[in-house]
Amino acid sequence: MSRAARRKLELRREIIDAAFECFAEKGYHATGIADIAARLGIGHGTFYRYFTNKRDIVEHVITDLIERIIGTLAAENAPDAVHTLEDYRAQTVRIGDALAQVFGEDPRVPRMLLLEAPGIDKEMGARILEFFELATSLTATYVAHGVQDGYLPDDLDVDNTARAINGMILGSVLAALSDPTLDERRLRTAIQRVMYDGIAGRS
Amino acid sequence: MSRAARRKLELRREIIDAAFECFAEKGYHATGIADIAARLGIGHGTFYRYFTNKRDIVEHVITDLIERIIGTLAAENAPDAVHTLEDYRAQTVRIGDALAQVFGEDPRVPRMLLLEAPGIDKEMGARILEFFELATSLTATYVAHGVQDGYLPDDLDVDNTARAINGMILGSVLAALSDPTLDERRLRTAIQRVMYDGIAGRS
Amino acid sequence: MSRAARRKLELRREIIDAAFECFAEKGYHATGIADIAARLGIGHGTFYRYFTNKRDIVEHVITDLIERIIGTLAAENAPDAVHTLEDYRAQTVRIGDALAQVFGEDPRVPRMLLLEAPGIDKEMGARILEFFELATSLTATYVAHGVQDGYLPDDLDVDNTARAINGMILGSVLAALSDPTLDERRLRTAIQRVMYDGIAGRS
Amino acid sequence: MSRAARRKLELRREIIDAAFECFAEKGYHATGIADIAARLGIGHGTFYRYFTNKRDIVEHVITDLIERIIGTLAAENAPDAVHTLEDYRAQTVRIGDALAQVFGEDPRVPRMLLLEAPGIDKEMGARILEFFELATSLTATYVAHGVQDGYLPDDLDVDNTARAINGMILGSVLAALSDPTLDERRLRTAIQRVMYDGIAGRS
DNA sequence: GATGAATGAGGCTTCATTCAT
DNA sequence: CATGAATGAAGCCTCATTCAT
Repeated sequence: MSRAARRKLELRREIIDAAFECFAEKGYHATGIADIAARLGIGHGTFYRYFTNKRDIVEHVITDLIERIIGTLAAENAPDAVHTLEDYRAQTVRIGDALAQVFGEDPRVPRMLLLEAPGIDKEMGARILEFFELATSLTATYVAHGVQDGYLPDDLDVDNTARAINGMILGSVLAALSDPTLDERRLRTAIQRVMYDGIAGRS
Repeated sequence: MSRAARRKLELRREIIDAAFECFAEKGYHATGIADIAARLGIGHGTFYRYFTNKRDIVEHVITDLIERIIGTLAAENAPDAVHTLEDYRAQTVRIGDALAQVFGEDPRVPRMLLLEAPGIDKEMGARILEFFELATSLTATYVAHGVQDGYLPDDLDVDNTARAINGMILGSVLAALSDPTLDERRLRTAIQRVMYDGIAGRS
Repeated sequence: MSRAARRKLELRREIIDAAFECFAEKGYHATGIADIAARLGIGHGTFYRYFTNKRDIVEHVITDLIERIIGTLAAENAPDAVHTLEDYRAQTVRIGDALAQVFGEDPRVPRMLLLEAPGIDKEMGARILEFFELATSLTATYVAHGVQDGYLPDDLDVDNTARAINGMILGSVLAALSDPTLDERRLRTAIQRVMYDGIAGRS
Repeated sequence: MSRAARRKLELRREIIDAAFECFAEKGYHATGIADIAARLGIGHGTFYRYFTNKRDIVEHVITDLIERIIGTLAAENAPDAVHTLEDYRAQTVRIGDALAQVFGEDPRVPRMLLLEAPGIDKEMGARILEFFELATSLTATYVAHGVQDGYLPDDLDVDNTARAINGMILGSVLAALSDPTLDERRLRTAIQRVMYDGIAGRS
């Protein structure tokens, strides 16, 4: 790959990042192409050499975020890597840590994904919902494996249980967004207790 | 109250409703004051006799929705009305039914509240997060009462458990939004099973 | 005249006065019909029962002001009442006093006439210029009489001298508007000295 | 300076000129940004690349006019260049000629400055009054110098005499505006006669 | 006769996008 | 290739005026 081509890719990357920052900080509609270009010190005409549209760039921003999150989840874990409830629980903790990493490190990530993106337009709203569904089906894979492997009850409603679990995760992300001083570790612990013992059971 | 004053209040109500419909269907930014006025067959100047702003009307739309939801929850239930786990569980079902009613009856309600509103601007985003917090603290009241009354374990992390529960509710609302054909009853059942038995229990 | 008819005339008068106050204080374009009505505590629909137009009312306001000024000048003086330079000079002082009265008593009068009115539209600008011309021709009558009676030199350029005199009056009104603390008496004295001795002559 | 930068300055200049023409011909309030742009054959969006506001452009138009006038006056004359009444009188004539040049060449200049500008808003009204004061203090400098040099009487009320003189100038400008066919030379002669002999002198 | 609710023309301003340099 | 000047569609909002009550 030529030097020029590499530079081009690099700038493309920088534009996506700058756009993400602008959108997350000022909101999609309040951000102008000029703002994004200004943040990089490039002319705003240049922007259009890399992206066709304002809509185009936000698409890439979101795609990027989603891929990064899915990647994080897929990286360290696999549904079929565990075979006992004990191991599963440990895996749950690891996944929770990974998610906390992604969402907690930079609050602009959940802000963009959960607050800004859904309202951009119908299509983007649908994409975010699809992302939730994807996450749910990912979770469902784990649950289904547990049922199949026998360490989870076989009358468990796999999909809906996955929805419940993902809801708790979503809730924790939003709670952290509401209150940045929140003790996330305790929240994660509480979620896991609900997951494994229900609210009424002994810890 | 004079006839004119009544008519005025009525039109005000109609504008709020029309605005809600427009915002939920086309999105806040894609909706013009003219769209709202056209839906009612009134001049767009008339709109400004009732609301000062586009921002003003969406504020009222959201306030209205939130009040309706809070009202629904407050209407039928009370944290201190139950004294056994069995009763609590029944109460949970009732609250779940009420919520399903509010959110399920008209999908534009959750769409507006969860997808459109947060991205309108920073302030509105904050309002929605506050609404989540309010819902959480409402749930926490129930959980706390259970702990105090002894039918829930006294080492339960009340606030965070409430966050987990509310997350599951939020997740179910979003799931219903994603897939309108979803069997919500089964989802609610699954959530309650997680709540009371955890994912691993009651095999 | 019936009681109702009298009341009607009275309200008409009040509307003109209120309009004058609004226009002079906020400016013609910044004043709404609603402002005028509000100042009187009447409905703004009522306004249109007395005047056909926003333009109509300002026409009346200006006409009123001009008539008042012309009236003041005409009241106490007459060109042919004096026959010596000494008497003429005294008459000049009286006229100056009368003008100072009209313009000085309420600064909104010159503000309306000199600052607001000319910019309302072409026609009103023309009216104000005509008013200046009228004032000039009035002054010219005095000067002409002085020439005819022999107490002013017969090679005096009557019209242009009248223009010069009126210019000084106009200047003094504007000076007073600029600086309300200005000692107008001294200014009037200075003007009369220029009038009678020129700037180089002995006082 | 690059070619583009020069073109930019040029267009800026053209916009100011076009705005001046529009404001002077149709009036400030009756002129839309679209009118100004149309006169130049540019898009109205372009206007906003050069000026932030309708208010902004009129500010520049007025500043321009005032600076041009002040410049003209300052260019050819100096208070301390003369030392006899005779010379002073000649200087007066020169200044009068210069003013006649500025105001007489294009009647839109006095129309804009005296009729349109004062009514734009309070602030602009104040600016015009300040301009009169500035002109007065300029005149006062000349008069004061005459007193100091001894060719004008030392009991002359310098400031107020300057006001009187400026009033005559203002009056002559307005007279020329009223009646374009007016013989300005005769008017100027009449003003100078008043200035140096008073109305009664030199019979 | 008085009222004020309704109206919509009209004007300002923004900003995504294009394109000549 | 990068730039930023130019553009005009689009949308918000005001307010003079009308007219039914």
